[in-house]
Amino acid sequence: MPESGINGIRPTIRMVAAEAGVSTATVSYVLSGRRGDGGPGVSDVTARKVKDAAVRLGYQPNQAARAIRTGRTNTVILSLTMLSDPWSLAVVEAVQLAARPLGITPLILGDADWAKVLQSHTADAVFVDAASEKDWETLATLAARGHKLVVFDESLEPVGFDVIRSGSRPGCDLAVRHLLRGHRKVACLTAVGPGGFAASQRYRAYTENLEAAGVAVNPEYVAGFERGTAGAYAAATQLLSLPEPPTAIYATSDYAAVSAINAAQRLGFTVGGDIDIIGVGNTVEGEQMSPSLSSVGPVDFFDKVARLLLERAMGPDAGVDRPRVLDFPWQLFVRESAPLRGPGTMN
Amino acid sequence: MPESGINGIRPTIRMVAAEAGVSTATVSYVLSGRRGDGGPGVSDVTARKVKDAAVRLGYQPNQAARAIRTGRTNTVILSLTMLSDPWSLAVVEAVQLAARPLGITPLILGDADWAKVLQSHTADAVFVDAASEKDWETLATLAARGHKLVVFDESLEPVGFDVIRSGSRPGCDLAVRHLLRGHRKVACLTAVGPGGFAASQRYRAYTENLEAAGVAVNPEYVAGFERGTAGAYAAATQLLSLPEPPTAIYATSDYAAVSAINAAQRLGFTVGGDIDIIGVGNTVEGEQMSPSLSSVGPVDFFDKVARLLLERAMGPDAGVDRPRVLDFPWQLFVRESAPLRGPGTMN
DNA sequence: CTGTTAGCGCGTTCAT
DNA sequence: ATGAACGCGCTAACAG
Repeated sequence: MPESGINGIRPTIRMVAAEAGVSTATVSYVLSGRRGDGGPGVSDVTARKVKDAAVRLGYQPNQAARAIRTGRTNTVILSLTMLSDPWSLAVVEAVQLAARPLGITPLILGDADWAKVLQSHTADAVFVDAASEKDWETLATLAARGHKLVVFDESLEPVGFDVIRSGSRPGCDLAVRHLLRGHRKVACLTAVGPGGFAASQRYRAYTENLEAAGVAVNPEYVAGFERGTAGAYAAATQLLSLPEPPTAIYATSDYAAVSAINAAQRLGFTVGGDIDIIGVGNTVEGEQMSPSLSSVGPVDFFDKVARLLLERAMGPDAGVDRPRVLDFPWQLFVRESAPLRGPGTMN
Repeated sequence: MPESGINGIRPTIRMVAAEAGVSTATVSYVLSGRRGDGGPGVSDVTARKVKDAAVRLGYQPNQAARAIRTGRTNTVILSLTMLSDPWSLAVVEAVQLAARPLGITPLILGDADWAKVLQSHTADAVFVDAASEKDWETLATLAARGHKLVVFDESLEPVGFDVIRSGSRPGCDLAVRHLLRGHRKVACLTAVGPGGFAASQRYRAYTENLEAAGVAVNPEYVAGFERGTAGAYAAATQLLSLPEPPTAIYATSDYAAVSAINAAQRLGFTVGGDIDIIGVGNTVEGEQMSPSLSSVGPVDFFDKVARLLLERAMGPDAGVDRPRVLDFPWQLFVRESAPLRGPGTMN
């Protein structure tokens, strides 16, 4: 007999049945609120007895046992690689808000090993950010196994799982062109992953729009950084300390832009005056800071993500029949850090 | 038959047994690596057959079913109220690092409803931050039910669960006294909870040490704020915009201190020169920023927390027999934002 | 209409 | 190396 401690301590449905003087079936029907619907009716008197007994013993159904029968865990998993990113926190918040009234608990998986965890652990639906091409097969396999996945990726093709695309590329175009209206000395501040940043769509929006506008890309104005906020701050400082500093900075994420604003202010620049800074993602943090951050981002993104995830979680247990692709139109949010400028205002 | 989809799709131990031509018991022994130890011996040939079959079918044991028998989920839960706080992220990181080699998955609970979730969901151990007096009974009940809890709280008494105390008070004393060596115009920047901040030990370290040093507490120098980083930034800005601004700021958390540094720099102050700023918590973020943040904090905190949590998770299933109290000595970390000063340097 | 019996669905584990 | 029981909660089918 394993864990006699728990056994001796945690009340089971059988104990409740004994305490109430009824069968376990009756207890199950009463406590899962399913009497009348499909199952047999239970008199109010009996229901009372059962509920009282349950309270007296402090009974709570064992979710693991329930899951084995029903296939539901009342749980969704959020696999988030950059927990510190405001973007991740926004996802968490939106999902929590939507999940609570449904009795569903969002659990966050902090590292990126969703592939391993999902092999054995089970949730009613799973949100995966930062998937990439190479994960395609893994995702397809998991989906075929009955996992309901909602994957955030710009280019993945859905196969038994849903894909959410932020459509960031046109949005980034908006951001760069916004700066190009009034500037020619436009710098780019971007995070470098393991594979460099040349391939990133967010970076290419920079080079391609500059070229399209007849502005040569100055290598000195391209600042890649690693290691989060600190790195972004350092890279921005370096940009602004150039003999001929840029008059505008296109940051490929809001958090990089925030760091750039801090760096600029520290160096005595007036953001939105001497220097314009724009971000990507349109996070609340950027919106609330001072000066408020101009940015581009999808509209109503997080709520819709949460809605889709929970719809899947509550939906039929059979695999996702018609996988969906959610594509978000991006919009330019002009705020203080990079106001609207006429052509030739600065250069 | 519920969820025929999953049933039809996800291979079970019985399918593996059939495929390998052995019994489910044998499969179980082989795949859980328990042959020889307690379980019966299984020949290498059979073991091979089983493993091959498992791979062929892509079998993965169902954790829910396993949990129902063994009482273990190979999971720990981290209940963290302030997900955006660097402190929380440090906890996550330390636990992830320690858990991975043990085959344990840390799951993060983002909102504060651990009480509800733990009623039904089960984990091998649970870390709870931001508990308070009023949670004492809930915690004790959960512990009595067999939950293994590690609770972070300054004053809670352990009853069947472990308590981690950061012993922040003496640390805060160090911080305030550090500033008082060279300053008399010392301000306090602190978050206000629902119950105000007067009761907070971190705040009282401010008032009491000022009084002890014969410095009157100037109400104008006490800045409470709400709503995270943005609020801290605003409150710090207000402090520094006073007709007679303070020459030093004691922030009751590192993230407030970071905001204060940003605000000060924006206003043209030289941090560590015109104005000294010290934080509480000694986070990596503060250490890595520029100027580096002076702070006070416990030594080796996160690793030890992770160690205790996982020790409990791996430990016997019977409730925690001898609950432990982990008390961390705090230390002063003098860095650039508030260097060591002799008496009377500034006032 | 009310309640129970019996058996399901897992992986684990003890006798055989 | 195995059959069968076990732990849990759920639920179809049956009995009163």
